[in-house]
Amino acid sequence: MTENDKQTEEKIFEAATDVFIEKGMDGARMQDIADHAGINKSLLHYYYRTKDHLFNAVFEKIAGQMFKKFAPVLDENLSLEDKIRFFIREHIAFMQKNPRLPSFILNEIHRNPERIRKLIQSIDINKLWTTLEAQHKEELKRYNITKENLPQFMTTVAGMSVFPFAAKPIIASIMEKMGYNFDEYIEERKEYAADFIINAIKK
Amino acid sequence: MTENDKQTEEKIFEAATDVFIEKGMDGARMQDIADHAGINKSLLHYYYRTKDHLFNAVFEKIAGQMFKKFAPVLDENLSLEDKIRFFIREHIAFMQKNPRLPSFILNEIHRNPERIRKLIQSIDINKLWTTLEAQHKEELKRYNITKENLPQFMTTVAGMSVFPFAAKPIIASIMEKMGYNFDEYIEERKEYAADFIINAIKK
DNA sequence: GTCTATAGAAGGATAGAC
DNA sequence: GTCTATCCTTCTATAGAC
Repeated sequence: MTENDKQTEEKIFEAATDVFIEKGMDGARMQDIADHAGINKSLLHYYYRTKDHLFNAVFEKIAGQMFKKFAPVLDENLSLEDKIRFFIREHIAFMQKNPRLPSFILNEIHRNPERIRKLIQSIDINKLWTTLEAQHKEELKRYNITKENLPQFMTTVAGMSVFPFAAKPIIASIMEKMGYNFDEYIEERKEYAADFIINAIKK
Repeated sequence: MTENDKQTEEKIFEAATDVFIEKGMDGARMQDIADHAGINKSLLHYYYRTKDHLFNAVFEKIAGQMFKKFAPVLDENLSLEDKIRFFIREHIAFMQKNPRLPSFILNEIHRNPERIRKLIQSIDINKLWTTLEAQHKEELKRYNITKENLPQFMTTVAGMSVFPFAAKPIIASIMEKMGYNFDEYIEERKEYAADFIINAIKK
């Protein structure tokens, strides 16, 4: 029954996603995944052969989701400033729903750098820059964003939204001690981060 | 022989530091640590009883080093602007020598949030703010840094220096594709990050 | 204090019945 | 397609000789 197949395979995939994100590849246990999926350990091997296969399937999917969030920035018919605001807001909102994702990815890329390297090599960065320049020539010049310092700028923008989640346990502890909480901090960050970046490039 | 003791215990500690930073708690193997130290596996247990004890000793030391880097900022007889430049430069220089440290810490705090929570609870944040305000009342007002938005600002500064190392495999791949390399990117970042922050708060 | 040998448990993976 | 039973390896940890 293909219907049933799909159900089980999907249940496994979802359970694996949860467990891998929570514990990482090394900390995850096949038994734990089976329990989460409500099935037997053998079925994991029936559908995915090895732990490695299962992990790769999960990671591929997640990394894809994460990178897809960057795409709309090149489509939206917005000013560069509004694109930055749009990206920060949407990216943080996405991570609010998946708060463990940044830490998971940042950890796993160190365990296997080759995987992410191949993914990056498949991106046409020159074209990306050409598109950006075609849409925002004036603004890029005014804000002093060049092809050369684009990596600095992009990693700054990414860091502004990603770092709070990567360092969540630290930040949550600090906020707690000051009588606030992490969720408030994140909600504020959507505006703070965007304003900070705009101010910095506007000089 | 206490002399010999010290040597072995230190060899173990250093080997454990290397292996834990490289592989994390879950990925590290006692055998691997013993090999790195050039001794037998049993000796690890003789000196540290369990893997957990050994890991805690290592983590405590490393987290301490990392946090100590923040302290001079409250001592130095510098303007707020120069303090920011000083911190960014020194912090990045420290991570240049220990590039795997950020990823290690950011990962382990998620595996055991309680540990970092206790460490933060032991810091007197009110006093920290009072000291900062006493030294830089004018500048803080001019730059619109308040006790309320201090966490936003501090995590921004920390993220500017830490994130590049946490995301190193991604950034290194991008730089490689553009014909540069990660080391150049980091060297540039010392100035870029400081300028970016100063510009943002100067408005 | 350091080693060898081994216990004891856990984890990934497979065989085989249904 | 799903389960039970089990193999095999790996890993932490300890016992005991020197």
